[in-house]
Amino acid sequence: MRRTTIKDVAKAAGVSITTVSHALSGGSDVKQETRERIEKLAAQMNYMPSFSGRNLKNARTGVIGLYSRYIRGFYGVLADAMCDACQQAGFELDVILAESGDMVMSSILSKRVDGAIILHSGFGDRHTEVLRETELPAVFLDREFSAGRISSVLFDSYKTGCQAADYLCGLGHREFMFIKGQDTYDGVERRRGFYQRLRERGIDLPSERELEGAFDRTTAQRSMERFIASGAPMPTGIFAANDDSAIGCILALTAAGYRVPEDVSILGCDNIELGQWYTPSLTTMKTGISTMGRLAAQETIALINGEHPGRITKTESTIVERGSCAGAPLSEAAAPVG
Amino acid sequence: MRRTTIKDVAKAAGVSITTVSHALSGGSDVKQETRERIEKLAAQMNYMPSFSGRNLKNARTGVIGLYSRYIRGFYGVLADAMCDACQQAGFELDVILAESGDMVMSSILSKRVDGAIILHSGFGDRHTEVLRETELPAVFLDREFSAGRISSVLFDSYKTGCQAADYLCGLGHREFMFIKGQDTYDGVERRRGFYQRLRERGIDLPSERELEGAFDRTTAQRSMERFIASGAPMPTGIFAANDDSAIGCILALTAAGYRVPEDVSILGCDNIELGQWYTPSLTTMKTGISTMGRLAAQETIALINGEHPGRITKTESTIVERGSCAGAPLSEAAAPVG
DNA sequence: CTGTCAATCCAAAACGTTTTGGTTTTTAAA
DNA sequence: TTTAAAAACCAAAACGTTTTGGATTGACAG
Repeated sequence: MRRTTIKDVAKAAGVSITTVSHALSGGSDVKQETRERIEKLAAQMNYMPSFSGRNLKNARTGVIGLYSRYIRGFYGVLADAMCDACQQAGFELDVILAESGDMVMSSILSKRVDGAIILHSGFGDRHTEVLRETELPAVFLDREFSAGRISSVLFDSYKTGCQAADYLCGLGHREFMFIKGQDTYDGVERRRGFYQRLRERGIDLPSERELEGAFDRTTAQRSMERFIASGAPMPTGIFAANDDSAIGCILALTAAGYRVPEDVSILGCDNIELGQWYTPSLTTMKTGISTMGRLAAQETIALINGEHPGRITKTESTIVERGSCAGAPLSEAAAPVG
Repeated sequence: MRRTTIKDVAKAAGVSITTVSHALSGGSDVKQETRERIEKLAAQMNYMPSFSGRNLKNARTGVIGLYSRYIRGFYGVLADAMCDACQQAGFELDVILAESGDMVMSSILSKRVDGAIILHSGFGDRHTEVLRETELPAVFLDREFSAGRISSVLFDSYKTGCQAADYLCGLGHREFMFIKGQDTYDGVERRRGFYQRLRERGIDLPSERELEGAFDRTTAQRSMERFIASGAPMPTGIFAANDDSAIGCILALTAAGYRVPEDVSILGCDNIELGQWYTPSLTTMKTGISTMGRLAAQETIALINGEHPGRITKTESTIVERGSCAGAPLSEAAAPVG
């Protein structure tokens, strides 16, 4: 269980540990012949400098930490993109799965990482304040915040909401509905953009035309079922805060005899893989997760290198036109077939 | 940028660093009053023991490393399941994304983790040998290997292949096809089980009835298109080494006028989410990724605690019956409609 | 022969902990 | 009041590195 240390290599090579250190880290104070002997020996003995020993001296770990609660789905795509950018710059990406904001904070305070990328709902203002005091380079992906060494990289979800409104209006729709997500940055901003742009176009969205979706298929489905049961007139253009809830809507609507997109158009958001295989295929907004991952990693590295103070970066989304949206039907409100 | 150390806390509390260490780690040699004062001070100063400093002394990091090349999709689900099991036992899970087997080896040799879970195609026999010498507790997820402190946790893919053969035979099929995956453990074993069980039932699968699928939708689709173009008679029961290639097959078949499952039954493997939303919905084998993740984490912890020597564990899969398989048609070989 | 310089090597300090083996202080018993 | 035991505290060593500031050569010029 005891692993090879620099001392073992030094003894085997008959030199001091200083010389071994120099030889292996490319220092200049060592004879070519000696260097080769040490290199060969180190390889033979499977020597690798201890992470802790080295970092204790260096105060630099060479690792960037991605702090999250989960890693499946969305997060995985993000992490893969970050990883590429990190390796390009000679950093290693560690995905650190933490249950609570406190665990994230502890990990950061224990000086394990050179920089942190944070998307963890448990990380609150209290933690942010401490983070700022540590002056550790950090990037948020789920809130709009910047300070000395802290940046944010975000989707421009306000604009996404605007684009959604423009797209549906462009198809001729005048009666709308919004399927609300959760109160995250993206959820709030998508909603704000959608409402704002509609208002600019002189359209007002009454509160009964906003359904709870919770970013979740089942929740959206249940909400839509209730709306249908209420007998209220059905709008023709629906914007759902994410693809999952859009699919929930479609399930409820088709079950009630509505045709998508002939009677009702539904626009999702996120461009999940499922959307292109679903029937009808889902018209949606593509948010560029990989781009965001790459930008976040690059921003972290820039902060570590002290290239600029903290700032806020936003990436835009584009429409993916598929089969769930069509021109508005001639009659004002949609009605189920049969 | 300089962070609080135990020395700072000691000075602020007017005691020695020894006392601070004892107070914060629950040692007994400290007065209640002093302990409370130190605890309050440490919290105020955002003190957290340095990871490197602590581990240098302890030779114990409290982290389990999951080494992989990617983290999206399959890997993410696995990691989430592992994380739960790790936290239950007081370990932290770090997903370490490495491009090469050498990087994995370096990370392990640098003594950063107490145990390693490895699923990295770049990790070869050469690395395995070194790993064995280090005596670091490790678990493989992608090969059948066990030794002193090394275990494997795997799907029982041989049995999965057998089950696939049994299921299709049970539906009355006699003419089969296999869509080959890659030459990974699972790819090879699924194939071996399928062929073996067919042979036991007196059925021989000629080589032209094995198509390249490469675990990939497009590859499978192209292979199937070529097979159709060849004019060879179409078998009625197809087992694809994974769901992606099963979907590729369905695309090619329906495009050529075959009906699934009326003319041809297709059985996938993995139970990806898409399968239940696809049309036709995909009959498949559910492999229990989460279970495997949990088992792998628990096995790693057991090895760390020295509870038993390395061993091999396999988890079984179950059939998920949906819409892509049906009883064999009456005629011997399937033919396209129109 | 002496002095200088470059090349090669090394001892020791420092990084932040934990732990060992004390020492000092307090308490309780005699 | 003295003594023994218990409680509270601390100095120093150790963990594995890197780095600083010499020390030791040998060659070469003066």
